[in-house]
Amino acid sequence: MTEVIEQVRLLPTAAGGVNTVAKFFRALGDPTRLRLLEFLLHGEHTVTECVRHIGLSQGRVSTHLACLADCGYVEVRRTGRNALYRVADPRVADLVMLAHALAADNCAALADCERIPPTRDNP
Amino acid sequence: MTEVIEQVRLLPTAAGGVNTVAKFFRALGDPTRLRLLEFLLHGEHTVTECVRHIGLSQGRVSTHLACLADCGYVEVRRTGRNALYRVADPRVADLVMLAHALAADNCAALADCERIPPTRDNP
DNA sequence: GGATAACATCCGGTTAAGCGGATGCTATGT
DNA sequence: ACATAGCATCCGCTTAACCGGATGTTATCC
Repeated sequence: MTEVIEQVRLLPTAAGGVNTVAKFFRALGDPTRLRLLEFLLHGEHTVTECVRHIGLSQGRVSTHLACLADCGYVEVRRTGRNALYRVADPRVADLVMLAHALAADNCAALADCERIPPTRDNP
Repeated sequence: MTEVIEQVRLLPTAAGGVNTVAKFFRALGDPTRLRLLEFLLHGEHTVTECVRHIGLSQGRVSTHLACLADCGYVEVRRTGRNALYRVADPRVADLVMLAHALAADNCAALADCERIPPTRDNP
């Protein structure tokens, strides 16, 4: 606990690292990618299986998986003409679970916070 | 560990919850908001202090703080004409630290994954 | 009570990020 | 060798999301 506080003191002076971590978070900020990642938390899957599960175009799903791989959430294993994706680090599950817990506790009624873009038709 | 795996089995059937959690992640996917949150991890601050630290317009910073509050990351405490923001839950620090650790280990050289939008000028 | 300070919200404009569908590439199977 | 299956990348388009600057709103100070 106090250990975390101590680590926090080392955070923001990194400066440039903030953009990296923001990109890291943003990768999970898209519902499609988050669904993909949670699907892969159950086990290894091919792109085609992911396409069936998600229901979007194959090209999109492939790009999303590549993005998750670039960010280090998942890793690929080529076998013949198949690409098998799986979660790369057990801590990814912790991250997702922690977010679920926090979102459940805090957002609750605020499930749809339309804050940032008050796009003119939102009173 | 196996406990996490067990919890993961309860995740995706929630369906609608995915959009909520994605929004939750997306809130930290913006560098400005992430910098704000990390600034507040050090302690309570007024909007004006945040503006000075971030260097953007007051209106923007105020909106970003409201967004973080809506998502449950921070909470407000009004005192006179000041609005004092602080982190709402100690687990927020855990989430941020965990993301930093994962981003540091995995992304490394891939600090800038320009995957999703290959916006025509990126070879 | 008028002036100022501190926040919050609104408006218009710009860039980023999502999508489908077309195209290319490599590895099986006949 | 040809056909096909499985992925990856590219193109144009549409909407969401960020920004600054202007405009309320409320509370302190003189």
